[in-house]
Amino acid sequence: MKSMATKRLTASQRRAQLIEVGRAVLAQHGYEATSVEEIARAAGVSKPIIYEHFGGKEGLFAVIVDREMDLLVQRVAGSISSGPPRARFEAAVLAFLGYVAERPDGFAVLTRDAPPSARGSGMHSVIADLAERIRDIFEHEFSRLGWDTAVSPIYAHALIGMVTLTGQWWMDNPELSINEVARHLAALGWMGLRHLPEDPQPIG
Amino acid sequence: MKSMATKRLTASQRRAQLIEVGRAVLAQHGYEATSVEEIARAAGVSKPIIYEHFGGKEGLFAVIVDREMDLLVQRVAGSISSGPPRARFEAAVLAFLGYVAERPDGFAVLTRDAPPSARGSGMHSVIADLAERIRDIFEHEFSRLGWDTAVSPIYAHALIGMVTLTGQWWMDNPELSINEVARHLAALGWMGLRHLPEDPQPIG
DNA sequence: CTCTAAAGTTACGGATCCGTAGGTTACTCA
DNA sequence: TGAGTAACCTACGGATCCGTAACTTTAGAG
Repeated sequence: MKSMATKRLTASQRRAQLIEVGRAVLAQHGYEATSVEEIARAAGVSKPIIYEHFGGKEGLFAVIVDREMDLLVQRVAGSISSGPPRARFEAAVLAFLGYVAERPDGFAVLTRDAPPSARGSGMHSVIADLAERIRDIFEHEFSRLGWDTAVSPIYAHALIGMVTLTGQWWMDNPELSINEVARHLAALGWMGLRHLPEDPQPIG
Repeated sequence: MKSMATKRLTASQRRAQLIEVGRAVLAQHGYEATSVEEIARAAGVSKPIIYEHFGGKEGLFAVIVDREMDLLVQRVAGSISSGPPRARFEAAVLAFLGYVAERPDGFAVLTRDAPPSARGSGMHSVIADLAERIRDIFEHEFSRLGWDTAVSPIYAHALIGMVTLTGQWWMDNPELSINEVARHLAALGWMGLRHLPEDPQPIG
């Protein structure tokens, strides 16, 4: 497994390969527990190459996270853009889970811990991004209904957490199809929202 | 802030203090990014003391995680134990968020990454534990209704993810009271479950 | 006051890791 | 074929961290 005499690659080819390999390694061990040399070894290359292309560990990580964030956000944003409300909702859930299914390593990287410096990186930023979009939708809808808009972030985060954790679970238990899981999640979320009382009663 | 000539403590007192201090430090920096010396310094003590009491970094971490897991599980399990279904559901949500509010450091430690060795530690294990209990409830209920029980883990994880991520968000945005957040989450989850169709339709 | 056991400290070995300096190999084009 | 450039490697400095060995200080019992 020592990487048998790999051919010499173009700068951009090597760069692309390092992103692929880096994503896989980082998905498995996380940022802190992954050494630059480990990624280099997995790519059949020596350490300084990574410094040449990305400036260091954080640089490579940043590029990987950025690409995955874009993929996920684009996907969800695209699917949520048109149609009647319920269809948009269901499409968004399916888009999110589709990303999880097709890019498990990317999802794992986004989910795991980010480097200490970049507190804005990693999943936190994706969540913040998605949460903001979804909160906007809720705010609009809530104000249309004359409800309190201060609680809209609750629902935004609740729905994202729902899909995210179920996605993580599905990665370890992929017995059911993504479509089926999405149907159930969409039904749960949609019905919950649809029958929401204007002002939930205190517990007692 | 160099720890002014702290008095000498009893073994058990020191042990208890190290657990407290360790939890705070680990909550802030995470397992990998925290050094034993950092915890020792924060406790006004030298490094070998930690090795004497816990055998090392993993030992201390294990004790902290174990205690927090117990606290959270006990709390949720206790609140879910009796009453009519909806009250049990709401009580469980409130119990979870109550833990988050009262033990933010503990929640942060459970949420963050675990040491590479102990894959069964950290939040994963808490989630697995809670998910199993909740899945059992759903399985029972679904089979009573004659529904497919294979999908019950979806709902278990969806609800846990909902509460967990909203809890994380609330820690950074505690403008609303825990009770209010719990009311909304409980309403969303309950209404979603209550009006769930037997077999969610395909998206289209 | 003294003696002892518990509590705590300094100092270090061994390992790992990041990042870089400086040299080497292999393509390419004239 | 030969030179120049782009790709790549070996080797190392500096820093950090884990865990331990050997030593020192404090508190309390007799």
